[in-house]
Amino acid sequence: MLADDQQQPSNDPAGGAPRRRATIHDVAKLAGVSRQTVSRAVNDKGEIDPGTKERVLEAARLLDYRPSRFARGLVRKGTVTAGLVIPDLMNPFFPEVAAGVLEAAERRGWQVVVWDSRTDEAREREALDVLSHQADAVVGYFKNPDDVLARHLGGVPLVLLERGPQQTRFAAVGIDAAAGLAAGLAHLVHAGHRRIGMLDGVHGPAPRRQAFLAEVRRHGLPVDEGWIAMCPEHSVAGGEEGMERLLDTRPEITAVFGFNDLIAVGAMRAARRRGRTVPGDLAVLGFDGLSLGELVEPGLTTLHIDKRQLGRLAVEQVARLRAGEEPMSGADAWVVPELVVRSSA
Amino acid sequence: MLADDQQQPSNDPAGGAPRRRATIHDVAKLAGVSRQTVSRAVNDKGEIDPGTKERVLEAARLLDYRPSRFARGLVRKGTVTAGLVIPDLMNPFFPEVAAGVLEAAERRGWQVVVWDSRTDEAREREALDVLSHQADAVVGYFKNPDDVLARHLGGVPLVLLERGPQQTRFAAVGIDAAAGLAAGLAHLVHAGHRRIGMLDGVHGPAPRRQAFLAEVRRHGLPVDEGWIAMCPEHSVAGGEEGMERLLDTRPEITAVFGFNDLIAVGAMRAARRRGRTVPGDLAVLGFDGLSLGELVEPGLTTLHIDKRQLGRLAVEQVARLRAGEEPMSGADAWVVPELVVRSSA
DNA sequence: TTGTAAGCGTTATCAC
DNA sequence: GTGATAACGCTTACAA
Repeated sequence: MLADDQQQPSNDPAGGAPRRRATIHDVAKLAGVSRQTVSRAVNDKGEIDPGTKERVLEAARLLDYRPSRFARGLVRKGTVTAGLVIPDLMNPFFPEVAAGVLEAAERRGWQVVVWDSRTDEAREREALDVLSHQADAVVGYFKNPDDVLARHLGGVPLVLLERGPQQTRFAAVGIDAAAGLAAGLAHLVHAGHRRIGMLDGVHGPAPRRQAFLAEVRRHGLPVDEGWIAMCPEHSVAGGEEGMERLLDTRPEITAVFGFNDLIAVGAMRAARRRGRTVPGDLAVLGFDGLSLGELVEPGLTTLHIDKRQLGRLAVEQVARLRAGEEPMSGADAWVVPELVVRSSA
Repeated sequence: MLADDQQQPSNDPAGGAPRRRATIHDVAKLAGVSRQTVSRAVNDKGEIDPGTKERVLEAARLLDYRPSRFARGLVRKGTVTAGLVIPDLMNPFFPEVAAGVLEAAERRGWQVVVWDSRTDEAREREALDVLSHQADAVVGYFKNPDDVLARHLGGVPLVLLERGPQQTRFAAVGIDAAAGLAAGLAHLVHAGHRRIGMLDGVHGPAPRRQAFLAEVRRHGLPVDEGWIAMCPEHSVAGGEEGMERLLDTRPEITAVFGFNDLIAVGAMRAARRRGRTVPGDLAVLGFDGLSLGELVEPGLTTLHIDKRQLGRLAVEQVARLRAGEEPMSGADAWVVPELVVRSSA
C-alpha cells in the first residue's frame, strides 16, 4: 500500500539524475491503463475494478506519484487560500489573533498562508507582492498607506486589522479604542488620579492615543503631548524605555496608560526600578488583555480584547468581500475592550 | 491604472448574477487583442506597445481580472508551499518556532500554510489530509504515530518537530533534552537539592521525562514515578494543577522541574499559594526559555531553547528531503538547551 | 509589436 | 469497468 511507505527518500527507483516529478501520465503508462483510470484509482471513486485499482496504486507508489495541486486546482474549483500578514509573532497578542483567523478559515475550508512582516513596511510590500499572486484574499496589519497597499495588491481583496473606517478605504475590523479608554480612564479617575500619562507605541494605531487624549480632556485633566512618551518598540523593553523617559519629563504623574500590555509591563518594571511602587506611587493600565498580565506582580489592570474574535471577524469580512456583499462596518466590525481590574491600577 | 482601484466591491460592472472570475481570455476579448498580449501586459514584459498595454490593463481592471494561480503554477514551476502544523498558538513557545520556520521559508522563497492542531490527534489528521494535497512538504508537531501519519500523508515529505531519530522513521529536528537536563539537574544538585520532583506534560515529548529520570538517578537521588505529576495541559493552569497534586503526594520535595516554562510558572504560583516561598522552600526549574520567565517574580531559572533555530532547522530538513539528500541526523538536527539561571532556582 | 499553437497535469463527459 | 477527448487558464516558443 501507498500508505506504508515511510522511509522518506523513498524516491529514485532508477537511481539517476534528479528526475522530474511523476505525472498521472507516467503512472498510467507504467500501470498500462489510461490516465482517467489512474485518476479514478487515486481519488478512489467507484467504477473501477479492484484489481486494476491495486495495480495503479502500486505503480503510483513506485513512482512516488502525487497529483499536482495546480492541475487539480485548475479543474476543481473551490480551493480558497487567504494570506495573513502578522507584524510581530513575539507579541502574544498576534498569535491569538492569528488563531482566530485560522479557526474561522478552517471552518470555511480555507487555507491560510502566513507572513511575518516584522512591522517593516518594505516587508509588508513584499508580502503583498507574493500573496497577491498566491492568495484569494489578504488580511493583516499594515503600516503602508492605502494607495501603496493597493498598488501591491493587484486587485486582491484586503481586510485591514485594527483600522477604523475613517482611516482606510479598505474593509477593516477594528477595536473600539474610545469605548475602552472611556472605561479605563473612568477607573483611574475614580481612583483619584488626576495626572495621567501615556506610553504610546511607535507604529501602532493612532486611535489609542487619540482616545486617551479625548478622555483625559473630557475629565478636565491636565494633559498635552508632553505627557505622552513614545516607546521605540511594542515590547516590555520598549515600555521600560518609554517609562524612563516619561518619569524624567513628567515625574508628577500618578498613573500611566500603556499602548499595550507589553509596554505596560515594561512601565511597571521601570517604575519599580526607579523606586516607585505600583500601584501605590504609580498606577498602570494596559491594553490587550494578555494572559501575561495575570502572571506579573502586581497583576496588570488592562483593557481586555477578544483577539480571537478579531481574527474571526476579519475572516468574515473576507467572506463578504468574496461574496460581493457589503463588508460589515461600524459596531459590527468592532471588538469592544473590556476593563479587567487587577492590582496595578 | 489598475493600482488605483481601491474601493473593494469594485466588481460587477454589469450588476448581475455572481459572475465567474474573468480569465485572460475575457480580457483579451474586451481589449481586442490576443491572450498572449494580455499576458505580456499583465506580467509587464517588454515587447509590447505602451498604448496596447494601457488598453489591456484598463480592460483587466474593468473585469477585475487576476491571473489564476493554478494555471500559472501549472506552467511556471517553482512555487513551493510548506505546511506547518502547530499544536498550541497560545503557548508562546510555538509562535517563536513558527517565526523560525517562516523566516527560513521566506528566505527560500517558499510559502507556509499554517494549521493549528490544538494538540488534537484527529485535527492533526485533518490537517494532513488537506496539506498532503496542498503542500509540497509538511513540518510540525504530531502526536499520531508514524504509521498513521504516513497514511494521511500520501507521500508528501514530513519533518517532525521535537522527535529524536529513535522515535520516528521520518526526518526530524529535536531538542537535546539529555544535555539540557544534565545542566539543569547539576545546578539543582549543586545548590543542595536532593528531593527533586517533576511536573510532566501529558502529550509532550517523552525525552524530557526520561532525561529527568536518568539524571536524577545518575546523581544517586531518590526518585520514582511518584515524584512525577502529570499536568492536564501545557499551561500555567496545568502547572498549578500538577503542582497541587505533587505537593499533596510528595510534600518533601525541595525542587521541581517543569516540563515547560508555562508549567513551571504555574508551579511557582501554586507553591506560593500553599505558603511555600520560591526558591526558599521550593526551587523551580523550567524548560523553554520563554521571555515570560524574565517577567515573573522570582525570575524563572530555565533551560533556554533557541526556538527560532529549531524552526529554521526544520525547514532545512525539508530542503534536504526535497533535494533527495539525506536529512541531517544526530547533533546537526538538535538544538541544545542552555541553562539560564534567574532567581527561582 | 502582435498573434498562433502547443503544452502544463488534472478531471469530467461521454462514448465504448 | 475503461478509455478517448475536451476543457481548465495560463505561459512559452515560434511565426507573422
